[in-house]
Amino acid sequence: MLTESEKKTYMFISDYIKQQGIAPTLPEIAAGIGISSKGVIHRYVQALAEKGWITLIPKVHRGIKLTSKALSKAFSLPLLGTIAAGQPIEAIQTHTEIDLASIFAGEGRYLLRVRGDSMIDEGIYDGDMIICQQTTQVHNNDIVIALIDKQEATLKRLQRNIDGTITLIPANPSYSPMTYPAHRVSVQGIFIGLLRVPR
Amino acid sequence: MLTESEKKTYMFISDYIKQQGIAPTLPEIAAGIGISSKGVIHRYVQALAEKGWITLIPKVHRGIKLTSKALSKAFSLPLLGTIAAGQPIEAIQTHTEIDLASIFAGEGRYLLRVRGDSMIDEGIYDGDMIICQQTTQVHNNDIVIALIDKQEATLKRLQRNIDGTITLIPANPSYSPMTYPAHRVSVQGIFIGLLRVPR
DNA sequence: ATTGAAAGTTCTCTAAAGGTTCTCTATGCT
DNA sequence: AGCATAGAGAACCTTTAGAGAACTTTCAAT
Repeated sequence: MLTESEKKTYMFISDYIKQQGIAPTLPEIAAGIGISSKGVIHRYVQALAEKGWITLIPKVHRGIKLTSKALSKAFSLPLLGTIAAGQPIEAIQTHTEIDLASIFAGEGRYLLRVRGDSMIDEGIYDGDMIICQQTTQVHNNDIVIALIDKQEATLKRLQRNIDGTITLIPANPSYSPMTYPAHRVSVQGIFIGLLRVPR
Repeated sequence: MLTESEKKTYMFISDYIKQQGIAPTLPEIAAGIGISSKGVIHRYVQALAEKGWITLIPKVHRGIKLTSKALSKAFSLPLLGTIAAGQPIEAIQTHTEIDLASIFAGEGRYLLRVRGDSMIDEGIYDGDMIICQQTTQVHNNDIVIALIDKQEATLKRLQRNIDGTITLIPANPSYSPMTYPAHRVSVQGIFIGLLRVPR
């Protein structure tokens, strides 16, 4: 756990290295975060090293290296790279964190478990959970949770037609698109993402 | 059980951490729940720690951490029901909370972006992110991230054969299973789940 | 190879802010 | 009355933040 100043110090060092390709000196860090004493910076840098965020090469000017540990928010996971069959894992050059809070947190987010296979061509399988956002603002071609006649709920791609009707399009050739007058269809939410955790 | 004020305190702390990624100070909590005395907050925070909702690092500023039990409460989404994507059926009202922390949190969890379509019959599509667990303990028939000859990484279902060899089975009829001697295959991690967030 | 400016290291000091420990008061409940 | 819950606030200790002096070391220009 970093203090406010330690975090500022770390972020400055990290940015500096990213831009310049070389670590900053203590006075540079000091100037960068608005401090006049390099002694103070030395203390912060030592603390960062002790906490494992950077490694120091003692006595060497600009002897700061970043460790793999990245600044992560409370709920995030590292995206380490891309895997493609038959190729080495292609490490992502800039270490990326996926902020899970931005995907899952928020008013009106909820999950639904999917039954059936009508969206199978979108890769939405029986048993999957879909992340939904409660909203009335729907764009054409969004995947929506639609309530038909305030009775039947269904997951389909929504298409507004010129004549005011709405067509719900499944992603499975075995099923046919269905067209309804707008007043019979009410959108409960839109599809944000998919979460599948087998077992 | 928590008293009214303890509950308010806890909820403020939990929200604060979720948003800021760092714990609040006692005066901040006090202001947040409309109290002027930090001494009072200290009492509540101690109580929460004793009851196991948070852990405290003594004397450290902002030294409050949510316990894993609390974390899973804070980081969960309601599973509102089941939506049938085939024949339109009504959405169910079984109210369950899905604990996202148990899916995503933990040592050695990371994400990989998938390229290619070799697992398409498992519903793992190009561009999806897979949640992985770094481990060496692999069960037969797990989906694994395997490294072949310490070079090629690939996502396949793993099958141990009686003769000691290992077969990696794709989920796409266009690709064939491949059998290797065990020493050529090293497992980098196992497939925990799938996360897809379009756009 | 020398050398001096810049960088790193080690201190001591100060102040502000956060955490800790009290005591005191009030209110509602049994 | 006795107890649990709530709150105010004073007093005190510790951490965090910062300044800056004094010293040693590195490194690059001469």
